[in-house]
Amino acid sequence: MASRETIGPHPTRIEILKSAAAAFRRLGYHGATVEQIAAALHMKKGNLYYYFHNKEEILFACHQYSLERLMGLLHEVEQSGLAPDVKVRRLIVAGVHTILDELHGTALFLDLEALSPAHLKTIIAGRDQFDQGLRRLLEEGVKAGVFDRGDIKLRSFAMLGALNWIPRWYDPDGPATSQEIADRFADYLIAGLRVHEA
Amino acid sequence: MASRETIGPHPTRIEILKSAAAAFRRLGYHGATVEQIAAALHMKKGNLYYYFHNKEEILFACHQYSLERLMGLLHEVEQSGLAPDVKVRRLIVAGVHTILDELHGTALFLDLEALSPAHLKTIIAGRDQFDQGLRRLLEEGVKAGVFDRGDIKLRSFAMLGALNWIPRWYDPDGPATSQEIADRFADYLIAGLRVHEA
DNA sequence: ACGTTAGTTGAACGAACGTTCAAGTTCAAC
DNA sequence: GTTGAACTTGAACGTTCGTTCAACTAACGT
Repeated sequence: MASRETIGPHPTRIEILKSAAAAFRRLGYHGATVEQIAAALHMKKGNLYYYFHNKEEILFACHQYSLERLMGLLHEVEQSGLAPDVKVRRLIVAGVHTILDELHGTALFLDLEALSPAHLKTIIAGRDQFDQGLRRLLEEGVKAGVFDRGDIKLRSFAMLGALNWIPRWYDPDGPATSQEIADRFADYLIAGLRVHEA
Repeated sequence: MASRETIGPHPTRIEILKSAAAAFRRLGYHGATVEQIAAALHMKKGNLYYYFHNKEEILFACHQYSLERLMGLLHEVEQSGLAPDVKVRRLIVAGVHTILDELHGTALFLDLEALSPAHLKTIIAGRDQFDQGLRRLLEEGVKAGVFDRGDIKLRSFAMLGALNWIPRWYDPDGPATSQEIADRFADYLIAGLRVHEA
């Protein structure tokens, strides 16, 4: 007796999240309609309410999914025992791939302001955890002498901004593959961190 | 006989644009209502239609204003005759100040997808011009031997991403002033461009 | 064959919002 | 004081969209 409860997340739920994420990214939360999200899956809009209580819950689930994936990457890197600069490179490269290839650019772009206060609090907290994880890596690099001293917070914001902005210009059919973007971004963002000869 | 035509843009139009920009930034284009934009100015929503044909025209005007300001900075820098790395620093510092202090974080964040096809084309074209201006500065630096060879396009996207993301985390009452952000961002983003000893 | 459960549908609702407009107000010029 | 243009208002309209729900179908164990 394998019930839905024991067997894990409902496959249809995930399909809905994918469709919603794509719609939200293209049109924004308010710009995308429940009907569009459903139509992309050959469903009727009423049907989505069998799987979610309301539109906002769908948005929240999208946010959570993205955050979970990125936090997973962070923990992998943190426990890898690699050198600090290699850790940061791994995180950037894996992060770009996750955002572009798996989340299709929907990572952290979704409207926050449309979330309910409780959900917003949860997502902000998760985002802060990721930020602070990145900062720990940078501090590690500073202590190891490979990264320059300086405001870690602002540099981490700059790095996250560069990454989060990628979906705004990325074209899957364009000249740059996600692999190239990942590598060149890692090159550039890490080069700015390194100690430069006085 | 100073008519509205000869005296320049209507002051009320500008007030509306400011209010709209603030609302769009907080809530997104679809999330912000015409009534809210008007209420912030102690106006009734119907009144806005005396100054603009519709909501989309307001969004377009916001985009245009931001673009004009940033293009102005670009041209100033381009004609300054300074060294390439100093030019880039000037552009970053002035850009951060413009985005935070003058545009109040509304620069390039506004929804593009809500624009009409014709307006969208105009804004995209303007944005491309800015991108290409930045790339010209980078190429100049490469030719002068102060910037590292490498993919200029991707590095310019990384820089613009870092800058455009600032409004997402900036808190006017927070610890970092716009001056500090401008300086530290310039430090970091330019450090990653410089040639590093082989 | 029957019953149960899971999933789907179409129609309807109520609220919110962009837009219109005729009527109203203000005020400077004559 | 009258006129007329600039500007404002409140109410109304038409649409769209999120949400609900009772009825319907499909699949499957017994």
